[in-house]
Amino acid sequence: MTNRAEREIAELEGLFRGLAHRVRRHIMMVVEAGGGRVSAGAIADRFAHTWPTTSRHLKVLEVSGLLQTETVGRERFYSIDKDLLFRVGRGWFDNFDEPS
Amino acid sequence: MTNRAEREIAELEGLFRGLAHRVRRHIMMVVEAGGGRVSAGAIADRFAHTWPTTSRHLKVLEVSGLLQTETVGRERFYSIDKDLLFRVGRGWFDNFDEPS
DNA sequence: TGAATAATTAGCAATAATGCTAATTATATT
DNA sequence: AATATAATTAGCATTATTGCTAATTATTCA
Repeated sequence: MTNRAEREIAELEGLFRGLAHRVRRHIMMVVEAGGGRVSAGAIADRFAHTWPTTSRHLKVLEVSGLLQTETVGRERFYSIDKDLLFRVGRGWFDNFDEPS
Repeated sequence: MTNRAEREIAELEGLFRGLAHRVRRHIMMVVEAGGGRVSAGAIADRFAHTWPTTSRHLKVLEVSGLLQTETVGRERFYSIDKDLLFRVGRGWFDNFDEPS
């Protein structure tokens, strides 16, 4: 198998794992609604979970590639990798014929 | 919350749970490639897993709504619910702004 | 420097998911 | 009726995921 195909499979794997959990889908939307770049604390504030729990969900999304991070001082900002989201995530559905 | 919103959340939940596993995404593509209507046995043949394992994955996809079933004699045919797949699955990505 | 703030990491218990073998159900064939 | 075929269900062990509290790291502020 080509490296390219392997990478695509790994991307798919991470992406769908990331989106598999309700809270993580919600996090994605919180980041989107927050202007595309939101700190960990601002995200954690939106959830009833403890901060460490949200932090781990953020880590899953980061490892999956869906979120990118930038550290500024003691804050960490998360933003969405739109290329991955659309190309790999939404793109997966192109494997299926859409009835007209 | 409206019934409609609740149903949509439940649909999303099932759909992303269904697609979360590599084997189940593969099953979806086997059904698509098989002309849209494939028997449990023909699906199970494509996997190294035992038949009961594939059978359970099929059940998850059926419960999620992604696959519909029709029993004919002692065979069970699975087909894709394209409306759910595209409207709910691909449609979820519409929550995000796509950079141009 | 010392205290406060932002966030992650470590470690644990509870739950969910996966895959197997054995048993079962239901239908078809001889 | 007896056997074969198609498929699911039951039950179990293993692994993965989730959420918590406590501890830790790193940075800023007084």
